[in-house]
Amino acid sequence: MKQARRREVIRTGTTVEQMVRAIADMIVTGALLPGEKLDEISLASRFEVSRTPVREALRELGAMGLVGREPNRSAVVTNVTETHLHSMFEAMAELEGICARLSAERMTVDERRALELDHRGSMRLVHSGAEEEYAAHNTEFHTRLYRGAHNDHVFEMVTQTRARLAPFRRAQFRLPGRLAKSYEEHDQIVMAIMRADSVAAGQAAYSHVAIVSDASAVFATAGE
Amino acid sequence: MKQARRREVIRTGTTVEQMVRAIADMIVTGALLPGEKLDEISLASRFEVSRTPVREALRELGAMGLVGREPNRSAVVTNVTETHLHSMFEAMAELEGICARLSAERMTVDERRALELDHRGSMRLVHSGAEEEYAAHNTEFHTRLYRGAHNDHVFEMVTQTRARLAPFRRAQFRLPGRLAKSYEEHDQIVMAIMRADSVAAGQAAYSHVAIVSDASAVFATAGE
DNA sequence: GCAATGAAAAGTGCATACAGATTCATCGCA
DNA sequence: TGCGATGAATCTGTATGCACTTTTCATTGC
Repeated sequence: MKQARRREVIRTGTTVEQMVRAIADMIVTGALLPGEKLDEISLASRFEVSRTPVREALRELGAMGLVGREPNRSAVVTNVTETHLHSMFEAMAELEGICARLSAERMTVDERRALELDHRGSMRLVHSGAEEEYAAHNTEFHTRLYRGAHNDHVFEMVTQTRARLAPFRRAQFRLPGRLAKSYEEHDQIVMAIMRADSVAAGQAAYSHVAIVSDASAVFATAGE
Repeated sequence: MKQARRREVIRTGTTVEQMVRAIADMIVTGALLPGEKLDEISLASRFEVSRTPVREALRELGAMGLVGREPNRSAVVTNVTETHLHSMFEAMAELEGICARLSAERMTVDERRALELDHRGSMRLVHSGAEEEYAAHNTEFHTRLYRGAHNDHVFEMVTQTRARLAPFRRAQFRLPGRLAKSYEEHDQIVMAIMRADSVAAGQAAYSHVAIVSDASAVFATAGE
């Protein structure tokens, strides 16, 4: 089987998963425009597969909200306008705020310790300017917050939202000085959580995301 | 002449949609137990369809979080335990709080007026004890709050969460005196929104859902 | 010239078929 | 007896085919 250029993402094994990612990327990057029809036959030939996996991918994209579906109609690209993007970042900030607030109230002693340790350890990455590594740490850090809220459904929502925003945030740590800023903001959150100050933790997390949102908006528009 | 037929609500037409609902119901009602394997062939024969629509339904259920999926593995029913259910109600309360808070800040004059009018009108239903009608009004009322937040992504999340909780809330208005209580709570929310008091609106909405959660928990456990 | 009509083209929904992966029981061997 | 290998049974992943629905476009009637 030939998979020449289809490997660009990650080897997720199943064809459908690859297509979901590929099409999702095309939508968020603007390669597919809002309102555009996605007929199964064209997609099938474009990806060199049959219609069956295409249909499953479209159904998943529909569940993700990236395409609209109606019976006996072609799937159409959902309008991921600037305002919608903004609404996702705002929602993300709210969710992060909730997670941080609940984390401040509910994290176990072990979770708090692990969070602080991980956070302190990241200072080294800031100093050495290791963007890639810091990005990985950043993901880990936020995941700890999501877990610390001890609420499965909130975890789901925030994880999914983050996934949908991922394409828009890729380059954020390339901005000069963003690493150090990020560390400082994390510091605010960690300290609030350590002293179980839920209000402060929530607010710190909220503005942390709001700042990232602004930073990413630069790239989103610049990328066009 | 553009006022053609509208069959969106009841007639879901497509087999897959029906199966998604049916299986989702079986999961939340406990007819399918957490961890249970859902092999496509059995489901296909059970619903008297081929495997193709079954697969699409499973994929959608996977996206909804009701079943877990891994490549070359049977789908398994996600653990919708009591604690998970609680987490969904808690998340719902947070989301409603956000919506009410943002509504207090952002609703247009028209939206505020419509909300208040609709709310006042529901008093009649409380007095006559029309449970069914009040339930319909209740849905409308909350939808107004979700819309009033003017945030598409929050709207999506709260709508989806409400949909997933729907099976657990069906009988809530049968509880004696719940109608009047609900009206009172709505009143708190509406008044706060009318005077643009975002904090009060958020808190009122949060506790409103928390109360519904308690009321529904009675039925959830009683139904077993 | 324009709207109504209807038939062909195009597309979706579902069924069936087949290839590859996984599971499980059986057998051989130490 | 215990343990690992092996092959069949079972199931998932994908391709293909057919029926039905929607859309398009040309034709006809006014």
